Amino acid sequence: KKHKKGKVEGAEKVGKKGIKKEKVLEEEKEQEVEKMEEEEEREEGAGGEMEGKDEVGKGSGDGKGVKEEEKLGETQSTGMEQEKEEEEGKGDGPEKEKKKKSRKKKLEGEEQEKEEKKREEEETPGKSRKRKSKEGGGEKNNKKARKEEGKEVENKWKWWEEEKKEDGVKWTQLEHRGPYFAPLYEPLPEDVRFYYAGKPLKLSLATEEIATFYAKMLDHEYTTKEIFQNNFFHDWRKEMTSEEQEIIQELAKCDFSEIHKYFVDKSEARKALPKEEKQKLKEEADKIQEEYGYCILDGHREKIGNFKTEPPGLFRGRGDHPKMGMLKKRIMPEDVVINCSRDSKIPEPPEGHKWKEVRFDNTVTWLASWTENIQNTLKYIMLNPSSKLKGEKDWQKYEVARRLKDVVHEIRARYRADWKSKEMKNRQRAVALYFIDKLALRAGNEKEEGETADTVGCCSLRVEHIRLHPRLDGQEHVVELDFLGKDSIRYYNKVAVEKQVFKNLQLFTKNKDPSDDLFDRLTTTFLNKHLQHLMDGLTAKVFRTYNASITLQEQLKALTNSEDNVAGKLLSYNRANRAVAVLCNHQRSVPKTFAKSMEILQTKIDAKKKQVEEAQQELKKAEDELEDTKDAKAEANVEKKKKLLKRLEEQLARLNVQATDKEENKQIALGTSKLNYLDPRISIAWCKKFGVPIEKIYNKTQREKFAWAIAMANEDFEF
DNA sequence: TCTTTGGACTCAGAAATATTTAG
DNA sequence: CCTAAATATTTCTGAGTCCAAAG
Repeated sequence: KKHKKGKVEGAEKVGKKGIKKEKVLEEEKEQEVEKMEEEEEREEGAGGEMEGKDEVGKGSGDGKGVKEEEKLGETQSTGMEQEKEEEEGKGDGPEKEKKKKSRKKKLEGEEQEKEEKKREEEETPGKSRKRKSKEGGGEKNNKKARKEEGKEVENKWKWWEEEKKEDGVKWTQLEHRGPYFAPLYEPLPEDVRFYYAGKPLKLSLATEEIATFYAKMLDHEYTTKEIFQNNFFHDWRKEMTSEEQEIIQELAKCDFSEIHKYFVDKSEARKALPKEEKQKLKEEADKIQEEYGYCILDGHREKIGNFKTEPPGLFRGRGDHPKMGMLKKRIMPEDVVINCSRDSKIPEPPEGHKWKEVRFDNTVTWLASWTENIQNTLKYIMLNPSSKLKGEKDWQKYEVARRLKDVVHEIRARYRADWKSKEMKNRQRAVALYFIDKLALRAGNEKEEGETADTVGCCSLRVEHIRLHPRLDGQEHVVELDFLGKDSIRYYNKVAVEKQVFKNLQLFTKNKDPSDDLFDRLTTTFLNKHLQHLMDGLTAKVFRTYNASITLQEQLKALTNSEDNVAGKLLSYNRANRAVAVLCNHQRSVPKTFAKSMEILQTKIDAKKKQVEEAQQELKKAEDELEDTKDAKAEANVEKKKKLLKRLEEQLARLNVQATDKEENKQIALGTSKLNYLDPRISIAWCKKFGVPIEKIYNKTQREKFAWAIAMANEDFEF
């Protein structure tokens, strides 16, 4: 079923003949390899090779990969140990003192945040303050809330200061309430009707529910797609009564518009609800969150990431997904496996129901799981990123990436050498690894054909995804890559590669169809096995983490100007972040209101410019007057005007920065790299070094996720 | 022994919702 | 000061990676 590599696929399709054919091909290839080698030797003799001079990254001008030369002197200890060393390196005394110190730091941090807020209030007089007073009696509540928040911070579990558990065991105590189930279907009011072939038709409850799923999506592009419509209609009909099946034969004759309107109106009504009603709704939600949103893990209360089961609906695949529109069934307690500790209070299934299973597996981190009916895969309820279990793993991930830093040069030398390997397999591996390293491509596992959208990563690239240009725009050996990656996001890049890589690619594409695998002898398993052998814990994805983080560090170093004000520094940070997002190809659709809001911003800038000019003139006038009169009043006036001018100029500068940032950010999503690829300690060290409050970089949620890093990184941290 | 399948976890952008800012 | 629009944050769940057990 899987999209097999060329060899196997051939065998499957044409049987023995195919295998024979393959073998011939293989021999041919081997011969070619040898031929190429001869050529290469000749060229090398002529001194035409670029050996050694072309470090990865240089050619592309993306500035990564080259700079962190020869850090081999650093300790080779394991990550965690290294961390400890760093902590101790700060000159902290015994354990207790260390703890005290970090708590103190926390407090300082909070104060800083308050300061921050104050400053902001001053900058924009009366705005945020007003909001607060508007809440009237809320003032007290507000204070209380803040106090509580502070207390919570105090109580936060500093798991990074504790000993690590033995390998494989994830917890000793786990207690929770089980998932919160999606609300049951509420039938439509009598006056909201479905029409078939122009006539109203009363649907059975189950049929009606599924109809609402489609109706709700009516103004979404999905419902215009044929696959979506077909899948939906097929699944819908399966759930109909036989009478309904008899009548409802064509989707085109179905009229969901009244149902659609009902839901649109409903959501608008909800939006227009009076304040108190909204407040009540929110309180109810908070209560559920409070009850189901947390668990106890090893004596600590930890937030759960997704404590609700996914409601039924229509499957929304990304890109050209063959299963889009299929019915996603309602999850019942009978589908759910509960995982908790033996001695804990085992969660109660909803009235009249039973769990599928209750197990006590402390080698996994999930609290509950069920099998989803579209792809027949497991879904889990797991902890929030702020939890120990996630945080520790995250930390570990960055430590692995840091270890790669120590050996990456050897690895690069190795794969460069392998570009000339006699074995086709190894050659392909070496070229693929080069792409993974230089372009930060994903590994590219094989996928089941017809089960998912047709997307690829490095190892699954096909011949049709690359074009080879011996010369292009004044550059030699240019590879043009164009393919759909994860989430069907297009990757498009023209990149100059080394001659040897280019020649190999020519070899790999020779005598192949466009739809054949570029790396037909390569699988991610084979690649990762090799990587594991080069460094403990090394896999393809580590390169993405490593290159992302090292790029951030280098870009920050290159772009930050300590003379800049905070806004200017933040622009630099965003640019560094952006460089990483570009490298990782993290994209977003251009916001709908982008052009408009850009225009508005420009108008504002123009207006501000005018104000600045006026202020300049007024200042001059005031100075002239002072010249004449030389009295104290005139002098005060000059001072006043000076101040005004300065303020306006600052405001203008800020607007300009904002505009630049916005334009550059148009199509780029910064969030993913920030949350998943950039070692937070780099950012925190940068903040400390340049006096930028951490809150400017990380919002509350992000600070919770990276609490470990905030606690342990000082300004000297080096990735 | 090798491949396939199942399982568990990270990472991904869109959509929903909350908050802030502008008019 | 109020409302609406813009922006920031949070939620949601699909889509990958990688490992190990099963076949």
